[in-house]
Amino acid sequence: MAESAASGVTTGRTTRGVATRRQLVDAAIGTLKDHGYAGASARVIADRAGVNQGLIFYHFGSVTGLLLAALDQVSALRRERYGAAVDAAHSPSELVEVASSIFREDLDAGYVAVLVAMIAGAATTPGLGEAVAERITPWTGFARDAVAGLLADSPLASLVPVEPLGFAVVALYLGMEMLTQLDGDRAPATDLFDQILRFAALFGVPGGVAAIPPVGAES
Amino acid sequence: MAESAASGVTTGRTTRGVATRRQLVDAAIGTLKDHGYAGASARVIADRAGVNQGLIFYHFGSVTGLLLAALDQVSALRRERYGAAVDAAHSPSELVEVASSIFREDLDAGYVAVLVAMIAGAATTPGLGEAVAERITPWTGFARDAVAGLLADSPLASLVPVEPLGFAVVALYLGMEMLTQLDGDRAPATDLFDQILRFAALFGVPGGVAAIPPVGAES
DNA sequence: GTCTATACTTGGATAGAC
DNA sequence: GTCTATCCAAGTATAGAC
Repeated sequence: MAESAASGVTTGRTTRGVATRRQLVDAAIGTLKDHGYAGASARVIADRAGVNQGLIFYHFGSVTGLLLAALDQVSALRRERYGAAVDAAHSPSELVEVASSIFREDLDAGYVAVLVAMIAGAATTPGLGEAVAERITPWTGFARDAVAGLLADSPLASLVPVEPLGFAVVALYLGMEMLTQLDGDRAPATDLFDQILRFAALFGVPGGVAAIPPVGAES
Repeated sequence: MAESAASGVTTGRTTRGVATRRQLVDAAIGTLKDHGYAGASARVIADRAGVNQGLIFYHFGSVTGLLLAALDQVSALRRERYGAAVDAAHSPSELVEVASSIFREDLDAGYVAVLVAMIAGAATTPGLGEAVAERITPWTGFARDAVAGLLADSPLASLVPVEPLGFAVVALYLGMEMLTQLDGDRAPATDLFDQILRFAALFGVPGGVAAIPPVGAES
């Protein structure tokens, strides 16, 4: 064994390498957020992480490899947050309110900016499109399921296919992020959420969605 | 006077320079479409145009200057097309059908891809955000007016503010373009348009929007 | 396994030729 | 006014040190 087996969680890798990888992933997220795909070069990211730029190629094979790792990190973080938030919402109105506050969070932290930058980068870098598409499919599925839960207690449920709605929700969310980031003005997005909230209130039934037993409930 | 005053439309500029500028703008549009913002370098564009890359800086000051000229060109082309199409649509259903076929056109020609690429590039290049934002404002206004025309004969007109809807339409359109371009699969977008079409049919009144006199009509 | 110094390529911009 | 040859900065990637 080598001398640095102190931390048992490093699975054959040294603690120092783990720290470096984490620093690089965090710096990549920050760089994608602040400077977009075209601004996310090995040198800029490594400077931000405070490490030698060659380490990107050692640890991730290429800049693209690191950027995909950053995207994975963001996806995991947000998946957890969105899932908990949707579970906590018990009516269409609450769901929209939760979506609105999460949208603000995403803007502040730049999470969706990372996704948008990677989609844009897919046009430039061969092979990146497929990799990013794989990572987006879960999101359209998530949105579809959230919409399905919303419609479950409505007569619309049997009339409206939810698959296109999941696609629409993700597309709208991405588009709003792009337009908002462009000039930094959140008012249009905020106003739109307000209107959607008014619309969602029409769906409100006493007790809300929570009153409806979920499909396959066990109690 | 110089010797090359043959063509009167060149306003002090030589016909050769005009041709070069046109070639560069066309090549910039094609490059943005095929390779995105990060792939739109002076050399790549100039090669595509078949001219020396230094000419970009002479004629447009910088790569960014050329890309903005390309965006202006695309905006002008599409403005004409969209305007004519919306004028020709006489019912909500027709409007959605027209939007659907225009969306396909945009995908084929890469017009919206240019816009998406420039918005993405705004995150990278200082000052570009404002310039692109200026060029997008007309589109949200256009979408807002189209939606207003759609609602003009409906009781919803006084209930739903159209400003957020214009924003939503543009955001949704951009998001759909991004997602569709990512994996080249048009089915989700097509399905969504089909659903919107079904929804729009609910708005249909005999005679359609065309039967309603526009605000401030003179006849 | 981890990291640094170095090699080589591509990109933006301009001085000066025509 | 138009264009080309050239300069230097920034980019990716790797050979070899530790």
